[in-house]
Amino acid sequence: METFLQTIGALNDETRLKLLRFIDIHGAVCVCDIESAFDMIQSRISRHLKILKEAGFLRVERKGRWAYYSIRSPLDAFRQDILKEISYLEMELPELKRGCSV
Amino acid sequence: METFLQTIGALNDETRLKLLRFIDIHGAVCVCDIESAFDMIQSRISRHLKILKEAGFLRVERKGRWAYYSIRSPLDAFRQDILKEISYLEMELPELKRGCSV
DNA sequence: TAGATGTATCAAGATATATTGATATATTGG
DNA sequence: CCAATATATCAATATATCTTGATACATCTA
Repeated sequence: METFLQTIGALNDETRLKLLRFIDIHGAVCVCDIESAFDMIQSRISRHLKILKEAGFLRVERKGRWAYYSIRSPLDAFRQDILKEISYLEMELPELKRGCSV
Repeated sequence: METFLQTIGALNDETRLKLLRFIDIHGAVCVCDIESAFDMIQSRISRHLKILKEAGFLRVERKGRWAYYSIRSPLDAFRQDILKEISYLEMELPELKRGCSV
């Protein structure tokens, strides 16, 4: 019950749906990539990514100073269904621009 | 997007998950049945049922002074998946007691 | 090692959602 | 018609969540 509510709660936000779809499309991206693509401050992005990670949708891999987020794999059937459902949604997504200054 | 968020938002509440599962198990129940089974005031129940109905999970059929709520049929694949997922959850549900005074 | 960069976390205020109690509406039976 | 019953809605309050700006932490590089 608690886990389910956490999963659902993570989806209950337009920003997070866009982030999830963005990462689903582009694969591993770091926070500053998202920061460049979306017009959002970094703390906000970090927070949403954390929520999606703790809800089981994302994994994070640290490489040096970067944190690369991608869709967790393997993903259980229910979360896969959800990702598919999200892929059907009409949403405006920004282009990916690699935003890190290095 | 809006519809999806409405669907997800309807699920983002423990009370509504219990109501949904309760109705899934027992079929058509009226508000006072729920009022008797769950220990909740009527306005609260009405509100939650409305949210579940507007999110596409429930239908309501009026018979005289009663409003019978049941799982909407037909139900699209995604909402069916969700109901199935909810059926796996551990939750404490009250017994059904027909609570209308007539 | 110091400064710069990338990310995470926290506190405060803003916004959204839930709960309650009161009241409105509709239907039935006397 | 009137009173009782069933349900819906509303306003006020309580609670939870989101956003922002500040700051902490870690890593790299000069």
